[in-house]
Amino acid sequence: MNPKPIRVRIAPSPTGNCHVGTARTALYNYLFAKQTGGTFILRVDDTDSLRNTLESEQGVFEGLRWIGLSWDEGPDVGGAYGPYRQSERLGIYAERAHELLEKDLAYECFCSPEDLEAERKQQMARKEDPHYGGHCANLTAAERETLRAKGIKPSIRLRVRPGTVGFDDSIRGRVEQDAGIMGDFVIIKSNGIPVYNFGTVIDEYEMQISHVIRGAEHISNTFPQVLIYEAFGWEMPVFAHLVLMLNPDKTKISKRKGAVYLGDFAAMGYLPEALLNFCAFLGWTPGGISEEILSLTELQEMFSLQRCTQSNAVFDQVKLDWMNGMWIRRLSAAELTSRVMPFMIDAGLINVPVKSDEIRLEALLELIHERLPRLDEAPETLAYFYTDWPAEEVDLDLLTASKSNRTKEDIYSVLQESIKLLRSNSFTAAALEEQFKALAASLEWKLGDLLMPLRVAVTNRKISPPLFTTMEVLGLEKVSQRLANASAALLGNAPADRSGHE
RNA sequence: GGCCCCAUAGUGAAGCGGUCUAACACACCAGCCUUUCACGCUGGCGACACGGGUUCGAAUCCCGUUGGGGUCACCA
Repeated sequence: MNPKPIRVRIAPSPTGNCHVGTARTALYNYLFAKQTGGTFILRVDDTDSLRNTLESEQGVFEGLRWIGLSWDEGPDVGGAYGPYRQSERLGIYAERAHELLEKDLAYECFCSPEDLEAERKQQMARKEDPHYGGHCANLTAAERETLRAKGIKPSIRLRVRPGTVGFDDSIRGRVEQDAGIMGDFVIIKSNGIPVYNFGTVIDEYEMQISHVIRGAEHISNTFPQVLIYEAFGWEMPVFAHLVLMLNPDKTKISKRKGAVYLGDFAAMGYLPEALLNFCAFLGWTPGGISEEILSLTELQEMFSLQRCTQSNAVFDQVKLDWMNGMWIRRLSAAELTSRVMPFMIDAGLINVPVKSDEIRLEALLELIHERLPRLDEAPETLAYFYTDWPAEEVDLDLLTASKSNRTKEDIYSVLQESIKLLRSNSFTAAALEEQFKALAASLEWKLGDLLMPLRVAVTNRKISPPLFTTMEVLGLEKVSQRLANASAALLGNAPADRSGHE
């Protein structure tokens, strides 16, 4: 027999932003679908924000696209099982609820919020589990009419059967609970809008979803959902509940404790490829030893629900940084340049980029390509190529902090010596290296001792890309100016020259 | 608190009753490489939550305890 076609879905609320948790869940659904030749569906769960759905869903869509996921059916691309926004399916839910009403598997409830609240309080006071006691469970048609005539809009509740509710989770195995503790729950609110659990079940059924792959926070929602499937006599989809992503303090990942929206990660200079790769490993593992840097297509081949893990996973940004660096190194020079450009513009280092800006940036990035963990660090790291600084800002401590205890005078004279050297030959990294090595030898200094003050003079920091290539990219004039600037700074209250900057 | 889920080093995890004096990756430490940093390489640190069972044998199975998490609405 041929199994049902694989159809999976992601059902985000239109919050305006795409949450990493949503992205991770979407990823797993996507991988599962692609791997099995199935269909990946995007459905918008917008029953509580009927107003601004359209704009708010865009943020979610953009996030998913940014990270590289696309869907086969959805509100924007259409499909045979639409509409794909719950707000456009209200009629379907109402119809289904009426089926239940007719079969007496559900009933109308006229209790007011106040009544319910009072009942709940009493139960709590008696230390009972709060749940609906069934006040309206057996109203006659006449009684309902009277209530309705008073203008009271009823909600609709499902008659919950006694016994055990359960399902087989393909990640966790059998999960069960006593149905009695929930009470007859609402499926349609008095305003006619379905409650989440009801809308979800109807949609899974109508859209013929075969596997419901979602976060573990939905485990407890599954019990009432199972009851709804049963009431209709529908076959249930396969459930798979993914482990939660946690803050470092082990609480459920949250905005206050770190980045959670895809836009935040983008702004921090994370590559979508890296974030995707990282998320794939939070809750799933290929097993055994293997490469951890994997692309979407590679993940597609390896993924399996069976290898999803069962315990919640802390989102470790340090490892994300490492992975991001790995992905940055895989970028071509041109690709890196175009991804870094927005950060340069943001930082004000480049205005409206013209071709020459791109060429120069690409040359600069070549120097730091291997040492860049995040794109957003590029402007800071490259700043000294773009901006000069006055003598007062030269970091004298750095300049004179040699391991071999050179004096200020030593440093000064070496700087002077170096300035002379610069003009003597061709200004290439190779030539410079040769000259400075010779200088160090003649001075009987270790090369490192010579290069550190030069590095500080040229970049005003103690860490930089290899000095000679840095000098070459900077050019003779700039380098000379900066050495002069540093010399001036060394002379103490030295005046001022305007040689070091424009 | 009730219900549900989970429990291997700081973090992600391999392990599916013997091959475990327990992989691998990130982090951390040391060394090598090296003009600084980074990369790379080598080595190190560091874990089966606890207690009972079952078994010839348990990280692996069962029970309890403890701990962590999720969820308890006419929110989604």
